[in-house]
Amino acid sequence: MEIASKYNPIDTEDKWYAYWTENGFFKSVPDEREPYTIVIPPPNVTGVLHMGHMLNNTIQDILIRRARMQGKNACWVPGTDHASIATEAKVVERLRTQGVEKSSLTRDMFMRHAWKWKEEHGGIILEQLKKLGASCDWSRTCFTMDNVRSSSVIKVFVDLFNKGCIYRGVRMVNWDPKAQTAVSDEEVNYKEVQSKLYYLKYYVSRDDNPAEPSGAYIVIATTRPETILGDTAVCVNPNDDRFRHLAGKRVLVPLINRSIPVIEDDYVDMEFGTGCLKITPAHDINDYEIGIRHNLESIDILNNDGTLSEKAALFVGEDRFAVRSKITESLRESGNLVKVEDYVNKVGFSERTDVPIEPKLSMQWFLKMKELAKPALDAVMNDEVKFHPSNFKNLYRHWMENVKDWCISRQLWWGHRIPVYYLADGSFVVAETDAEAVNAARIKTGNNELTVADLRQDEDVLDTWASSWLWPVSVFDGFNPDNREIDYYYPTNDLVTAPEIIFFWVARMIMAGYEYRGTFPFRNVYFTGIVRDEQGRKMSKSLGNSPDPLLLIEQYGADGVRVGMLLCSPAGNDIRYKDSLVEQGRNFANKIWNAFRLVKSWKVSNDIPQPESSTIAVNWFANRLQHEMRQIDDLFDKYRISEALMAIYTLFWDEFSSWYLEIIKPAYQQPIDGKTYAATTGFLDDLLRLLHPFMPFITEEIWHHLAKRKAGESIMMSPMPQPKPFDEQLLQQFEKLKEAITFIRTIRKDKGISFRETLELFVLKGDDGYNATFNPVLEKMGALSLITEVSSKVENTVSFFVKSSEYFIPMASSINVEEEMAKLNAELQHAESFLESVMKKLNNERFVSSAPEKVVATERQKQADAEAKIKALRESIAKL
RNA sequence: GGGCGCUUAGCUCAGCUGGUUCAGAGCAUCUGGUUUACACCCAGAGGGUCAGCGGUUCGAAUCCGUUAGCGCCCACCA
Repeated sequence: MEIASKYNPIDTEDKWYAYWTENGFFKSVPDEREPYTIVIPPPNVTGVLHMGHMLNNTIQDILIRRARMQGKNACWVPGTDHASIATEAKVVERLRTQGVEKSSLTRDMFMRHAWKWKEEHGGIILEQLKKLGASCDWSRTCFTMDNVRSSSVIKVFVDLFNKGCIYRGVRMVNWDPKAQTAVSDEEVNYKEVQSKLYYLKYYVSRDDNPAEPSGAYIVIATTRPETILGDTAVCVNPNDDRFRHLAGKRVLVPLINRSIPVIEDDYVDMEFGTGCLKITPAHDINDYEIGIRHNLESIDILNNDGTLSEKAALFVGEDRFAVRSKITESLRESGNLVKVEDYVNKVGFSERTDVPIEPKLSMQWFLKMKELAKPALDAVMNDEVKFHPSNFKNLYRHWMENVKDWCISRQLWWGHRIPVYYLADGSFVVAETDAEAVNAARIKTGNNELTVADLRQDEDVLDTWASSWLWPVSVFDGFNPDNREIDYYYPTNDLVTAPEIIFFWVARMIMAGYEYRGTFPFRNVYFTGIVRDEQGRKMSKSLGNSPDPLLLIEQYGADGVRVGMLLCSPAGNDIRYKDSLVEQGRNFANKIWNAFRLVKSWKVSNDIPQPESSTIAVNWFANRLQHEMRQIDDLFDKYRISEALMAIYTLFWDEFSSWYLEIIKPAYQQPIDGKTYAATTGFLDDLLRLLHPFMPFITEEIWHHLAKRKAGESIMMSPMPQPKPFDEQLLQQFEKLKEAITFIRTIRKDKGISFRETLELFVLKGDDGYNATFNPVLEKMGALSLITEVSSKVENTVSFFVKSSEYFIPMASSINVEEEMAKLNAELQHAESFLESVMKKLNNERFVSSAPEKVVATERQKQADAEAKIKALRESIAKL
C-alpha cells in the first residue's frame, strides 16, 4: 500500500466524524459508571463560529475525550442560547430590509418571524463545531427557549417571586434606544469618545418674578446640551464661596425660560468645569440621586427610541443627536452659548446594538441577589468550586461582596415572557400558566367569574441570563422532581468559559446551583483567554482581523488547528493568534503521519535476533513513556492542558521520533526483528491514545491503519494507558548517553566530518557520565567503529566531558592546537568559577550548619565533579 | 478615583512550598545537510544582571518593601 508522504486531513476528518456519530460514541445515558459531565457554554443562536469558540470548545473536547477514554461515562451537552437582544435585533433588521417595521406587527406575528429565523440560522454554529471534532452528545441538544428550558425559567421566576426575592420598581436603568429595552450594567461598554464641553449661560431669575431674568447669570458646563430641556435644578457645592450669593435663588433654563432652583450638594466637584452643575434627574444616574435627595421633579424628555418627547417642549420627535447640534445653534443665537471646548469623555454603549446608552427611569423587575450570593461566594472561596487559574477568585469575591440587584426584565418580545398577570385594578398575580393565573386571580379577588380575558400578561421578557444561569440544571430537566438524569449527571465536572462572563454567567450559575440543587453546578471552572490578533487586538468583526475558522480547518486540518490554538494558551492567558501556530499544529500532524509511515514500511522478520541497541532503546522508551504519562496526568490534574500537550508533543517528536525510531531503524531495505517491531507498534498505539483527545482525527486514522480493527472499534472508545512505575535512574543515564552522542555530532560538524565516515572513540571513565551497557546505541548513533575504554588520556584527539567521564576522538588530520587550547581554557575557566561559587557556599559555616543535609551533599558532589574535571582539563592542556 | 494582576531569550510564555528541574520550553534566528519516514524535515549553535533599587536569609527569578512601565476589572466628573 502506498501511503502519501503528506498527511491530508480533508480525506479523513469527515469520514471519522460520521463513523463516530453513526456508532453513537458521543451518546451518554446514565449507568453504573462514574459520570463526567460538561455543559457547553451555549453560543448565541445567531452566532457563527469564531476563534474564541474554537479554543473554548477544543479544550472541552479534550477534557471530555480524555474522560471517556478513562472509562467514565462522558457526557457533553450542547445547545444554543436564544440571546434575546442580539437575536431580536437581527430579526428586526431582517424585517426592515423586507420593508416591515416591528411596530407594525403584533407580538405573535413577530414571534413567528423570529422562530423562523431561528430555524434557519440556529443550527449553523453547532454544525461548525462538528468540523472541529466536538464530541457532544447531539441527541441532547438544548435551546434556552425550548419547552423544558422555558418552563424551567418560568418555574424559577414564580418560585423566587413567592420567596419574596423578586420585586418591581422604578429605577434608573441603562436604556438601549435602538433595541428599545433596558440592559444590565454588564451589557454596557464604556468607550472614550471625542466630544465637546458646552459652556452655557443660565440667567438668574428676578427675585420678584421668577419667570423674568435679572441681569446676572451663571455658566454651567455640559456635554449634553440637549438635556437642558429636562433640567430641574442647578447645583453648586455648598463650600464654594463663588456661588454663595446664589443660595436660594432660581435660574432660567435657556430657550424655554423655565425657572428652576439653585441647590447645594457635596457631589459637585468645585474644580471641574465652572463648578456649576445642571441637574437632569431623568437622564443621569447621579442627577437622579441628587434629585431624590433634594426632592426634585423628573422631566423625562426622551421617547423610548431616543427622540425628544412632548415634555421637552422643543425639537419634539427629533433624535437626541440631531437635537444636540440644533440646540447648540439655538443657544448660540440666543446668546446663551459662551464657548465650546474639545473634550474626551467616556460614554456607555450598548454591547448588543453599539448605540449610546441613555440612563432612563423605568418600571422594571428586579431579583434580590444578596442572599443568593452568599453560598456562591463561599463555594468559590473555599475551593468547593475551583477556579483555574485561581487568581480569578479575587475578582469574583469583589463582585459578589458588592453584588447589586439584578434587573431581569427586558422590553423585548424574543424571550421568556414574564409570568405576571395584571388585573384591571393594576394588582397582579404570578403564575406558571394562564390557567393557574386565572385561578390565582379568582382566589385573590374572590370573583369566580374571572377569565383569562380579564388578565393582561406583562409585556416584558426576561433577561437572557435568567435562562442561562439555570443551564447546568435545566439541560437535565432538573426542575422536574424525581428525575434520574439530574441525579446522575449533576453536579457537572468542568466548565470552560471566558473570564468576561464570570459575573453574567458563572457566578449566577453557582447561585442557582445552590438555590435549586443545594450544591455547586460544577467542580472546576477553566477560564480561557481572549484570542487576539498578532498586534494584541481583540478579534472582532468590525476590525476584520479574525480568520475564518472553517477556512483554517480546511487549510490546516482540525487537528492542526486544535493543536495550534492550544499550544500557547495556558489557562487565563490571552493568546495571540498567528498562522504560524496552526502551521505548527499541521506540521506536528504530518510528523505523526510520517513516523507511522516509517513503522508501517518495515518488513518484519521473526528469524533475526533483536539487535542489542534495540533492546536498550525499547527498554529506555518504555520507561520514558511511563515517566511522561505520569507527567501528563499531573498536568491534567492541574488543568495545565497546553503544557500537557507540549509534553506529548516533545515526547512524540523528540524522544520517540528523533531518538527511539532512529536507534531501532533497520538499515536500508533490511527487515526489522519481530520483537522490536511489536514493541514499537505498542508504543505507537500508546502514543496515539495519549494524543487522541488533542488530535482526534489523525489518531483514529492511524490507529485503524496500525492493526486490523473490528467493525465499530474506535480509538476514542479504547482505554487511556495508565502510568506504571518506571526506572528513574535509567532515564537519567540515558540522558547522559544522549549528551555524549550530541557532543560527537557537534565535533563532526565542527570538523566537517561526514556522518558516513565512522569514527573511533576512547573513553576515560569517571564516576558518572559513561555507561558501557549503552555502547551499542552509542556506536550506532555516533557512527562509531570502535569504543575503547582507556585508563589515561589519548593523544591527538578532540575530547569532551560528560560529567566526570572524558571522551576522546582521534583525528586523522592534525589537531589545531591553538583552537583546542582555547576551547579547553574556556572550559577550564568555566569549571573554576563554578567551583569557586560552590566553595563559597561550602566554606560558609552557616550554610553547612543551617542548610538541609541533602543540599549540602549535592554541593559536595558538585565540588568533587568540578575538581575532577579541572584536574583532567589541566592535564589535557599540559599535554597540548 | 478604588481594586487586582503582570514585567524572565527577538516573540509567546513555564518556572508550584526559597536550595539539582534554576536560569527553562516552543517559535523565530544562524550554520550545516539529496543519511529514501517526514524540507510541513534532519543535525548543530548562539541568545537572558529573571524591569530598577533596597531588605529578609547561610542562600532570592522565587519572600517583603519601593520605583517605573504595562494590562485587566469596578466606579465614574458634568
